Amino acid sequence: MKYHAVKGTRDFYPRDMAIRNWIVDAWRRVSLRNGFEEYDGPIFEYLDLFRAKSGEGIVSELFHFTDRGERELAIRPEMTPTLARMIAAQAASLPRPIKWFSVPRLCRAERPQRGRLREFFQWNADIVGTDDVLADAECIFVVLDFFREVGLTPQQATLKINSRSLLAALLAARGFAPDRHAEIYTVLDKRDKLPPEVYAEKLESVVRTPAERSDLECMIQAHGAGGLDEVAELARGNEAAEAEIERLRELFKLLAAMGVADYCTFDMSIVRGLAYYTGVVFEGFGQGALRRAICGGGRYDQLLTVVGGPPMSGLGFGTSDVVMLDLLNEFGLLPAEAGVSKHVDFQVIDAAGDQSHVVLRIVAELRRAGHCAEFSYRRGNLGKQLKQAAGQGAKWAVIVGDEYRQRQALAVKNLGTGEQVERSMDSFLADPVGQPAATP
RNA sequence: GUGAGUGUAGCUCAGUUGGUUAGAGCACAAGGUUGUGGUCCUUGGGGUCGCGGGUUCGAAUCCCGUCACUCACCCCA
Repeated sequence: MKYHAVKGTRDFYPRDMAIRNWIVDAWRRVSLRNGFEEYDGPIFEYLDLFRAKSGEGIVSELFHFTDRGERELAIRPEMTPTLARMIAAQAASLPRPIKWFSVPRLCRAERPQRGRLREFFQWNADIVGTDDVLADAECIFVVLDFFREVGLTPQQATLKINSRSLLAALLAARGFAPDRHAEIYTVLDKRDKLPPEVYAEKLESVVRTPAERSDLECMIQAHGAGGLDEVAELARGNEAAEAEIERLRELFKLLAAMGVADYCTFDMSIVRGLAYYTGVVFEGFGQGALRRAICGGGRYDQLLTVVGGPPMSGLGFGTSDVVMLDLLNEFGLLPAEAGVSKHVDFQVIDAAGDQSHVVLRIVAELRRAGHCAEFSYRRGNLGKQLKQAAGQGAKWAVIVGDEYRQRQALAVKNLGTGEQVERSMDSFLADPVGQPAATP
């Protein structure tokens, strides 16, 4: 072939499209029942919007171009800047809390690899305009509501939770100036994602003395059931840290009240790579062969000010279709029906070969009534047409043949059970799916 | 941008120490079958063996280059 799909992009043939819709529908269903409203924005934005949020370094990771009006634009690599821009523009008039979700198509100019492509779909849900811990709980619940919706158990997927505020308070008490925190976070985030030697090397480059490093390691390894108590020991007398620990305890109680505590653990090593997180941070992990992060999110305080809006606290999360489908496949949680791209209710068959006008009349009326009705361009040859009907999963076959010629009747066959009854044209069209009275 | 691996039909893959016209299964199509489906049988279409060059009497096979894909690194919003 001369042309093929560009590196890192996918063609969605009907089966693939059905699977994509299956997961997007689940995201949408879960979002809506959690009280979120859907929004969307343009697929490209000013390049500066992304520079403002992520810095100059982001540019090489973007697909960007200059339009004929010399505007520097970029295809969106994430949704959050657009969300911030949209909320900032109408911040004064939006009712709080702002609970919005979106399933944007995003593009990043990265080298593709397992779970990461150059074009993908991402589910984002954010709660903006409040710093209430109830919002933290609700946002995290949405993720776990989705896990349960698709059948992911706490043995298959978990959510690790931490707090940037807590980290900041503990770091400050150890003499790390606030302007050093960001680079320390970036390294800490890699603790469980890099080989130990590589991580150690990176840590040395930002934390000079061995004493500081072992202190940090001691702090960061707190996790699990007793993790918060361990940290509370370390934080004794540190007011800011103690307050945040209390907030986390409350968060875990709320998650327990919502019945999703089984999925959640406290873990001080979760810090997220992203610079703008300021409060609670969390990351989901698959517990199978691919033990990678499958979703992540957190609270941010300065996001809107970056785009010129008023200060507003919020939190949100994101996850991609690529990594989520990998995970669901791994656990066999993608049902066969997910890939079904055509749902035929009635296959109307011209058994005689000269009844096209009758077949099309029936087909048109069924379609008008909202049913999916199909017919074959092949006329006559009942066997082949039934085969075709079965091949595309039709529920019923409606046969126009001898009984129609003799007494205007149709043979209606249930392709699931093989049962076949004769019905008059009028009774069938009046109630196609209903069980008919006994044949006259 | 760096490194490794893999490229044969739409898909999954065979293909002997280099040897004659490159195969199978699945999928697709036609027929067996002019009123009863998923099975079965027969047949068919579909390939510049990723591309270019080299070695050789002869290359899918060996060598070099190149491109694509996959995986890992970098990065991660």
